[in-house]
Amino acid sequence: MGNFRLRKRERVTKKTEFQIIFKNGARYITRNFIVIIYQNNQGLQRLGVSVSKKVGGAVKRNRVKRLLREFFRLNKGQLPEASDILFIAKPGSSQINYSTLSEEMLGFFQRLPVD
RNA sequence: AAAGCAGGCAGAAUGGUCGCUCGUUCAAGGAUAUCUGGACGGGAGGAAAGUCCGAGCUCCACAGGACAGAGUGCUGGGUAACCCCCAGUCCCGGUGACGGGAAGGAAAGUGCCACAGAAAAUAGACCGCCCCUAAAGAUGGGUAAGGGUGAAACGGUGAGGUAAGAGCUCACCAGUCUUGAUGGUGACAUUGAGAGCUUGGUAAACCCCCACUCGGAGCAAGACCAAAUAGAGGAGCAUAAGUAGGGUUGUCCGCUCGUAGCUCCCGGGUAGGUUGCUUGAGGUGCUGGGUAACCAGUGCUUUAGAUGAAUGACCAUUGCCCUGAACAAUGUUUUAGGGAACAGAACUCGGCUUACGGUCUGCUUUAGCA
Repeated sequence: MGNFRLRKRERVTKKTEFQIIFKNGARYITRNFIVIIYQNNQGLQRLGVSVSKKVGGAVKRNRVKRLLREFFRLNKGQLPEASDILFIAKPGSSQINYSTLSEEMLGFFQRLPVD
């Protein structure tokens, strides 16, 4: 039985937490995104999203964030456990749709070495 | 039918699966705060945008005045207010529907007027015309009527006048100033009389003039709770010797301060949280007033509140548009593929501006048919 919910505590919301993840996390680059993974000590997976104004206007940025949230919510079983996962959208990612985003990210997480 | 002008309208719908956020309510644990789960209900726009004006609200400042600075600038009305809206006046553009106008002052000062042109503003003679020296040429003088340039050339037309000309004189016209009549709340319109003899444009050029208006910062405003941590202070317990330690010029004496640890209070306000936060100059129907903007009365209605920032993702069906194909053959048909703009609330309103795919209504001009 999959847990497809996404509660508030499964989100990274504090500026200081973002800074810690930026500083200490492991960075990976895919076609449209930069992924930063950082082991946390809270025992759950947490999502952080950063979409700058280079991506587009508010509508485009909202759409990218919503797609990333949707991917995180539906694929928590495929992602590293007990980690903060931060997605940074690169310019040009606003043209993506959900199926290509899902393929890109699933491919990335399957190739990710387990440490 | 084409081209155009003005205005209005809504910004695809329904269902399913998985979610987000707020509210109400139920259940379980717990003394509460709160946490978890279920049910029900609400959940982006016409511009939410740009942040360009005007307000409400909040805090700060504030005797009064002057200067500076900023803004506004035809008239009347509307409004909480406005650089907004409505109605009008005048000017400009368009065949027209209609559109546009920062539309006070250039006879106060300073500045500017490209190119062309002789000359772009108290000046000016390039060609031409006229006069003088016998004639021609040249020089000098007179002349703004004619040519040519320009966006703009120092009033226009006609007559008189003159060496040639010129408001030099006269008539009419235009303009300026003064002054009356009629209509209008008024901008102004229509019209009469007189003077004078004619004055370039630009104030969306100025730290120019005139009249009027104007404190500053903004919800990250402000209010409250409050870990952490710096520490003046207070109380209690423990400690007992005025000890350790500090100050008093380097040292000694003396003098003086002084009770270290623990707990609590006070205090401060960081991280974080709560509030401000959505009922408001609200929307809408009817009636009345008003050309209208809008106002008054009355009934009904309550419609997002996030904060690394919710309002979504995917699928199906139907409708719309485009393209191709088919036919019981040119259409309210069938079928395949594609498309659906601009754009995301962030304290709240009133406007303006900009972006954008449609659709409907009325009107104008042109062409054709009857």
